[in-house]
Amino acid sequence: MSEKLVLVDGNSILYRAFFALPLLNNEKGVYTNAVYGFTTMLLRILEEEKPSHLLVAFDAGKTTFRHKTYTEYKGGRQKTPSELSEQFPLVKELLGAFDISHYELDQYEADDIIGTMSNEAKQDDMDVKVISGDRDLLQLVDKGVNVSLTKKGVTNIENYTPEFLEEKVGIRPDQVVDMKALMGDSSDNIPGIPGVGEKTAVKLLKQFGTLEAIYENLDQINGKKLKEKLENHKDDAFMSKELATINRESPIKVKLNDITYNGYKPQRVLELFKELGFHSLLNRIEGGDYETEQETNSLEEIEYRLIEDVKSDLFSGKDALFLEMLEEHYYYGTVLGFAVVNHKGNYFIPTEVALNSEAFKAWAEDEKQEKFVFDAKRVTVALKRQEIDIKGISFDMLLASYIINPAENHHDVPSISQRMDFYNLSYDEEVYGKGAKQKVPEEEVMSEHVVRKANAIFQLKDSIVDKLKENDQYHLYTDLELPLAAVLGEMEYYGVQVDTDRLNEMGAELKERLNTLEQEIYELAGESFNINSPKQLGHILFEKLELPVIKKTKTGYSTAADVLEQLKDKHEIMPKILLYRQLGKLQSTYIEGLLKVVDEGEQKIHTRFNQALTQTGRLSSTEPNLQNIPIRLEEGRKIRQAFIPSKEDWVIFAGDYSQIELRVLAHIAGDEKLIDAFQNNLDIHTKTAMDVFKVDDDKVTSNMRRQAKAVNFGIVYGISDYGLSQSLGITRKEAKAFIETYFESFPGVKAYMDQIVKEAKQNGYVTTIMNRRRYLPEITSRNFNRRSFAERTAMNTPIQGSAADIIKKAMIDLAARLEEENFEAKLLLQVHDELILEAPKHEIERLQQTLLEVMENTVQLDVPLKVDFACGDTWFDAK
DNA sequence: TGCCAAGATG
DNA sequence: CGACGGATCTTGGCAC
Repeated sequence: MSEKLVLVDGNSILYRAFFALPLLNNEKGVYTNAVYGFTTMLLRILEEEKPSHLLVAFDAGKTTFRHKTYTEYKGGRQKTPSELSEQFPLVKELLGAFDISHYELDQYEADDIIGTMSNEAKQDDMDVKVISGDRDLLQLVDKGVNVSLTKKGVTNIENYTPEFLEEKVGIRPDQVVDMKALMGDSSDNIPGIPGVGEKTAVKLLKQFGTLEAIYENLDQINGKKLKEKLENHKDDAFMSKELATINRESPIKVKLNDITYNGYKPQRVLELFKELGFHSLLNRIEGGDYETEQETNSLEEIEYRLIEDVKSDLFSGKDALFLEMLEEHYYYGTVLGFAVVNHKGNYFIPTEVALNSEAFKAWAEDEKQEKFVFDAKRVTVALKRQEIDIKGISFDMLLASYIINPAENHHDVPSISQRMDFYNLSYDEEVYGKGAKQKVPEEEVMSEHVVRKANAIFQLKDSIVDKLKENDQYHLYTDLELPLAAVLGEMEYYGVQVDTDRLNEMGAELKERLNTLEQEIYELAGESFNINSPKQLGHILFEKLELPVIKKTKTGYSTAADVLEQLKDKHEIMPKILLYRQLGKLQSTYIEGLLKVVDEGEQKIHTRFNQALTQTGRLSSTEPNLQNIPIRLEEGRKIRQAFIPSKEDWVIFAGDYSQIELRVLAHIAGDEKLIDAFQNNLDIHTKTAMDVFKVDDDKVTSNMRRQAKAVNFGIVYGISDYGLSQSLGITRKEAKAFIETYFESFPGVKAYMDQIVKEAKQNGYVTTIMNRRRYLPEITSRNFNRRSFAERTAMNTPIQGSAADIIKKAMIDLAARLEEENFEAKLLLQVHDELILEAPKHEIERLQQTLLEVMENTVQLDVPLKVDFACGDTWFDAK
């Protein structure tokens, strides 16, 4: 069996990983993104290469023998960021756990160690593979020596053999150093010949072979300038060559025998992974699953009583309650049981016991008895289904966790607990399995797990509340999100009536039109194919019909609507495809999709609002998403005809905030012109156009208004100049100029944008008017993309988030008013800036008044809030 | 099962 | 120098 040596350029891979991955940190706040990237790369090598010998080489210290040649070597390089340098010890720890050797040598770089080892191995006829992100290493490529360079990220690599190098770059491995001598390398501060880039270098080397040969034949060079430059920088070129050449005879002390690789002990690796928080990598380690089960069994014991008959003295007035249900959809799911934990003890109450108990119901409905739960809305809706109207929920671990940091991806009891340094429980996945394998284990295992979750809530409640208070977010939590959960729960439980006949009717009509279109498209294409497959469609359009390729995706031709739109006049088939797409979307997502989730009995849809997901504080809606029902195109808008009142002589009611985000912007930026515009109730897009184009209002063309609208849209949604250029079909430069003119016109907005970015850099987060927070660790990133994104987020989140705060408060206020004033009207949906209700006709006038009053006055800003209102027989008609 | 491209909304 | 694409949800296709 042939032996294989893998040599890893440790520094290079770590740098790559650090800049490729977002700044992750584990629960102790230690940055781990580079180590994480390094680990995924390492696992991949072990799996794919199965090396018999393995060494990771690192650079040593600041100076190398190259500095004697050139003191400026690697000069001007930015200092390694501390977020990265603190990860080096972790990597060495990681290598220790994997039993992998690493090596560094004073005065030498990782390259030299790798070059030397690779030479030795070559003499022993071993296969060698070098892993790095540094193109210099390509000089080592040879028969039996492959060099893999990271392309994008860390695990995406490109493998160079001598043939591939020739094909890709056009040079032999031994010419790599000559090339660098000519081109130089700004990152290593190697001068090279100014003005010579890759193309010229390759051309020269193809012609002459080596740097030396080039200088021997200078007279043959065509191009006076080039020749001059070569002559003037001869010394630089030769010095550069020397610097770029890897030393293949470094005085290293390791021998091949020292770096044989015999695998690792899973136990050690698993332990370290857990410590680092690499949970997603656990299952890639042999025995990873087994180990996690082990952990389940090794939890500290917990005692609890199985309740067979609920007595009211079980409760204490301050009880943690956990309702267990595996299904995501709590409106339809099965309740597996309840756990109650209080200062008296821990209890598990089986579903039937609880639901058949008067004492349980009485306790649940008693507002004075405080309950600490996880996901108040889930509990509320699931119990409503059982005719229990739970009251007195004073703590919701889910909402609290979301408020503390919406960026956390895992807001479940075990994850939250872990972040609070509380470990005495397992993950749901460990107890129930996941995916198709998910199942309910034996009763005792399940009940103990549920008790542990209630216990975690009970134990952690106080410190979580402290944390909220510390961040001045207790009001947001207790006066906004918690009461909102009850309002949303009521809305979800109540549901929206759907006219399924209407949907079926539309579906039948669509089906026919789609069939006809399909046939026509096949006819024009000359063959039948799957129009829904971008791959097949791309083949037909761009290969068979030879239409011009406008945009590509990673996997092939782009067939997105904006691309097809540009080809509309190029071929008869295009309008048909566009229409097919449009109607197909309506059919699959809105007709079929909605019909699938209509409750058979009552013909209602019960969407679920996710209250703890978005980074800005907005809600989202699932199964189905009722926040993206079509409206822009007439054809799609008709879907709304299927949303109807649930009772006769009732109507659908809609109230929407007009320009709430821009009003919020005017308020928080304190921009006088913007405030003035809203106080005078001007058309804001026209007003923007007037200011940006410097014309009177009667001179604003519809095109100017359209462009101004796009700029306003951009401000609200935080898009970049690139984004604006895309939406307006102009160049990035023009878009940038646009934005600048906008800022000149609204200096208050400009000042706010500058100030909020500064604030974000200082604090590490931004806040909304109700003190919702969003952390922006990447605001100090050295990566342009990351930093820019964070900056736009800093500007945008207070705007969008404050608007979200406002409508949430309006919902709570409105629900209270409806109840106090004995309205029959019911809230149905929230779509970011509008509220949808249903109401009996006789309430219309009174409701209109109340709705406007509540929505417009729920907060007082420096500009008025304006609400538009409409009602009709269906959602479609409420326009 | 999981990812991608596409398209719907504010 | 230029880099750079708002969020969330659902669908169908397709590779694994």
